[in-house]
Amino acid sequence: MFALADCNNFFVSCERAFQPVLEGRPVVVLSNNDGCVVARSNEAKAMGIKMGIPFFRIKELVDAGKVDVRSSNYTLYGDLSRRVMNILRSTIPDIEVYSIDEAFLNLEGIPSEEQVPLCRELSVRIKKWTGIPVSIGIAPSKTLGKVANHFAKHYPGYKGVCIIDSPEKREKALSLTPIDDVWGIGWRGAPKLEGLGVHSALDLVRKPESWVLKHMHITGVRTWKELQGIPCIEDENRERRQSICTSRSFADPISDKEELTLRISDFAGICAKKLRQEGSAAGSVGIFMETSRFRKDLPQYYPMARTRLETAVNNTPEIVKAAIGLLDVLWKEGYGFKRAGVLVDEIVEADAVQGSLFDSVPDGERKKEDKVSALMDRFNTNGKTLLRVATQRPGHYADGIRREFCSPLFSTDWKQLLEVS
DNA sequence: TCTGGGGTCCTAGGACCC
DNA sequence: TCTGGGGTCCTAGGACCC
Repeated sequence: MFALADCNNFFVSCERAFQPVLEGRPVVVLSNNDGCVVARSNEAKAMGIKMGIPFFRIKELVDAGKVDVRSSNYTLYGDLSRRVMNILRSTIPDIEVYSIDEAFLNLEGIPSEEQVPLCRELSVRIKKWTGIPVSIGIAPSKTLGKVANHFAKHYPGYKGVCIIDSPEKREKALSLTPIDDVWGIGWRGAPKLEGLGVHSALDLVRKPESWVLKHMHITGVRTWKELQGIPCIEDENRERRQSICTSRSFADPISDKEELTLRISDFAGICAKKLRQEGSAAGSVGIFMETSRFRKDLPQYYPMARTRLETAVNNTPEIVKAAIGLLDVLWKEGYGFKRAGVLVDEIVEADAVQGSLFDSVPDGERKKEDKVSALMDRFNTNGKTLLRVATQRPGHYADGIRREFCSPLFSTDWKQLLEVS
């Protein structure tokens, strides 16, 4: 059996953990640049505020004092996430951290009658120790775990934990689950299935496999099997990620090449740092840039490019250099870029890099770049860029991101905590 | 005026091989 | 005049997740 532990309205709950005044109020948390709504309290959901809507559309409600708002504070959320995961891990060692607010727990070996009491205890402890409310769904597959979690979250009678452990419960739950609520069926797939007469998860399960394969391909068949309690979605957690992407939207569009060079250099530097943090190196570097797709009146341009490195590296100078080289290729005058990013690919273990016979960088030179990067990591802490290559910006990584409603770093910065208290 | 960021997997089609 | 068939690998783009 799997248990899916999912924090309720996670970003909002993190804000509430340190600001009890937000309890019981409609609260939303915004994306970077205060762009759109990425988390809502139950009260905000009840008001009909939709996930992902642009902030300016609900600004009136905020100005009228009907909704409280916070800019996203990922340092705070990351720290609380780590604490929640540690509590889960201390009881169930085999966990797959699926996202910042969710983890699958492998309940293998735990007697069936103990599973619900154990998960209830976990949920109570997490709330008590961190302030974060957590719901847990237990089932024989991850997709059914999602279904069970939904019931745990929305029906108070379950006291935060719901289990699907019999064919009867499974059928009942599936009949009550609209097809667009099924994990793996997105906003494009759902209307298509509705058109084919599939309205609930149970409708889908009752179709023959050949029908599912024809209309939904291999991924649909997996979902179909999972809904029957046959697990076939693999653990995505592995030794190392396959790609790392750093991208941002800009508060104002950038139409100056020098300015975009600074930003691309920053993104490349962050990618390189992430690689070093996990002992990885990348064999390929890519960049992309985008004009504002909401401005139909302006010319659009969404180029991307990628280049292979002679050998996998993780030092900042070489990755920045590759990224800037690509910008030279893609750059065109006359566009205002609203977003850009750097992506590193073909990731391998740094200690096991296969050198290239025709490498144009002498080995000693690369050792120097690696040393420089190690120094940068020592100096550039807490998001500050004190030591940088010449094309990077000085200052703080969050500079130039709009965060009008940001809460303090309650759990990681004692000075800010003192100021508040 | 103002619309996020970071991942994974799958597929179709082209390049290339014999 | 007549011009195959079967593979693999790679890439870009789409769909999905949070």
